[in-house]
Amino acid sequence: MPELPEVETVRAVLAREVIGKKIKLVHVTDGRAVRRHKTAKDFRTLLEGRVIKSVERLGKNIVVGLDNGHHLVIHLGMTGQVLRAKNAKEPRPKHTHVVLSFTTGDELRYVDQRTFGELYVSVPPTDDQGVEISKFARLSIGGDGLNVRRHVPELAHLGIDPFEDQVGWDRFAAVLRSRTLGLKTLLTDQDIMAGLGNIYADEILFSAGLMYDRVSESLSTIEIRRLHRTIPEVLAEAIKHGGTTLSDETFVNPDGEPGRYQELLQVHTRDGQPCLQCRAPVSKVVFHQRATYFCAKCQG
DNA sequence: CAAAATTCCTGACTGC
DNA sequence: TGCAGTCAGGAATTTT
Repeated sequence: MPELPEVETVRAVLAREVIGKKIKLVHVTDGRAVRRHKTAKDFRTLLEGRVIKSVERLGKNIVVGLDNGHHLVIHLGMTGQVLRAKNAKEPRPKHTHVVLSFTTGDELRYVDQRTFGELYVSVPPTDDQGVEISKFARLSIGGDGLNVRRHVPELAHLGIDPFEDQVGWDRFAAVLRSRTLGLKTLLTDQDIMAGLGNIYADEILFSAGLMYDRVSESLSTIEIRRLHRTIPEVLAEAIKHGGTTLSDETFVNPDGEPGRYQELLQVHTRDGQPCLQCRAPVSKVVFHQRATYFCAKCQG
């Protein structure tokens, strides 16, 4: 379930640990993790010998900038982990699908129990002179000057990233009013908002005092401004606490450390327990095939 | 065209 | 103890 705060937690560790390192060898032990490439060898060839120049994030994607202008994109799916290893002798965990070995002797392992996640190398499109063609998608929604969106066409479809895009409440209001979706469906649609998933949609809607099935176009200006303000507030708090590790313990950062935000969750996974604001029991329903937690009193 | 449903996957858990 | 059935959900794909 890694969402924006968990992905950002991983990104921050990687930015600290792998920038400047040169990829010596790539091992693909499960081709499904690199399924966008025709063969695993294509993926390996694009990475071996490259030096890592940057580690960015857009929505739930980790975007690793390489010294030739290409980008390694990592999406963790449901159960993906990026784990550091001091050397090749450290035993590889079960479900290790990809290993990047650096010339410094250490490794990054991509581990993913359910294989919903993936890695791929994005090659910027060029015109017939070999000049890179910039792609500006969704200028009407996204911010401007966003490097990743411009250079990685595979990610150009993503909607507003709450931290990467500078979108004011009025522009946010225009997005909400252009749709007739339930709020939770809208918040978790990556083409509209990039980075939110089931946990933080529930938490944000609770903090904003809004019901999950409110139709987006029905919100008042006050409600829209409250929601707009709440999104980065909740996410920033979760990032500060290293993300959320639920009882399945699948989320850990590259150093193997779990998050701490699960102790601060207001409604998610708390069904039957008293609401921390009004003491009424927290409710759970299935909404669009997804478990949804809420306080009927505080969000009514 | 938008919105809803289906599909992929593995391990934990439930009930018999 | 085993085993079939159910659940978890991000996002691409298919159906309505």
